[in-house]
Amino acid sequence: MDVMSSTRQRLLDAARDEFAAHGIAGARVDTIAARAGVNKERIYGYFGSKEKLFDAVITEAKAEHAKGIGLPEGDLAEYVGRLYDYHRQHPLLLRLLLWESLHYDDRPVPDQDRRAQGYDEKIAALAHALGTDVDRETAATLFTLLGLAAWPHTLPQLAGFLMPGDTEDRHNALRAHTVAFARRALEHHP
Amino acid sequence: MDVMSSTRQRLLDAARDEFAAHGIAGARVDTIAARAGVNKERIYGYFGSKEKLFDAVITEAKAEHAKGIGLPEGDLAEYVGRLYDYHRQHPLLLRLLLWESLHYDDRPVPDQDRRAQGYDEKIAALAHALGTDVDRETAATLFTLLGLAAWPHTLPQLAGFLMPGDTEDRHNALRAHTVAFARRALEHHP
DNA sequence: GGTTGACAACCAACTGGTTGGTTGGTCACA
DNA sequence: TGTGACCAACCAACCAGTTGGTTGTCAACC
Repeated sequence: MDVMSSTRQRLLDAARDEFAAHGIAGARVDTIAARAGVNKERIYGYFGSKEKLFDAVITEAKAEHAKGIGLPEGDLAEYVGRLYDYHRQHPLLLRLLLWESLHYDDRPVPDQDRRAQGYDEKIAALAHALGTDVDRETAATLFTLLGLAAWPHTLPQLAGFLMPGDTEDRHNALRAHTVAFARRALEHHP
Repeated sequence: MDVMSSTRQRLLDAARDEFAAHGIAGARVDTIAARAGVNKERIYGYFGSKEKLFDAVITEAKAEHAKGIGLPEGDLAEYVGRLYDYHRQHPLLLRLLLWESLHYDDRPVPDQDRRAQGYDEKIAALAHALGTDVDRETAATLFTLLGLAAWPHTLPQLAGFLMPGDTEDRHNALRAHTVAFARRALEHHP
């Protein structure tokens, strides 16, 4: 338990766990308040609604994510490996993104502009590393690399089913396979 | 509206839409019954519970999916393209899989054995097309190819954000990019 | 220094609409 | 007459959000 953190931050922490576990519809505001050790009314005082609390959680998680992994530069295949490791060590972020994606479907997510910031920089760095222009093709490449790294954590049951056995072994194998796959595609980039 | 279909089947159809749209926790059994045009009690008579109805929906959707797209043979990059098109034309399946994956987290999904059937065949076909053995590496390759095709439909908002503009154009570009990416990785397979 | 008032953080208790699931019975048909 | 499909009405638990009030803090004022 956090010895000294603000009520607001404890709500955010508790909400992250609850939303990552059960999604927007499945999360219970009473549970969040109880786990934060504060009264439920504080959620509405600080955030306004369950859904706005979710948005605040996502925004925070994405900011941490952007800080946690750097830009795509140098060995791009290893960048994919770093992304893979990040998702392995911080599984909540991807779960939050998936809940959000399913929830908003093809409607734009709130806060889109503010969450944009990091990506221009990433596309530019990737274009530099590839020796290409900053164009749609490079954006598509970035998107695909993000997907390669995230996919094994997106449908882990399917992975566990196609590659039975110990979870740790499977992850090691999948990481190596994913990095090698990305390397082959990137090395022969036109 | 289906002019002649059994009550059970109409419940399954209505449930597929509802679950794909809102997930297990977000779906409403009253809505499902109303859209099927039957009494809610029928859900419990036929399926037993909301969650068992969800399982029935998923099982049916996966069976259709397996039938709808063939085996990975011939041009494997085009197999990825076919998968991409399938997800574009039948977006409900992937949404159902994602809801299920998030719901069961790392617990095994029910019915695992019965849903297994198709995959052995797919791995064997892929091994044959690649000229490799039926081993974990081939399973990992299949898993990655499935992911490449599914990823743009998994986080469509991120795609729309990285590649702004018309949805149709973006899909055409992403499909071509994904197929080309897969081709480069597969052509230089060790 | 002590009193007062304003304000923000917080909480226990409440509310009323919603929800998954059940019950008792009608109807058609064998 | 018995049986299975079906339904209207019901129910108790649940849930997001609200309300009225308590407490602690801090500054203004005498």
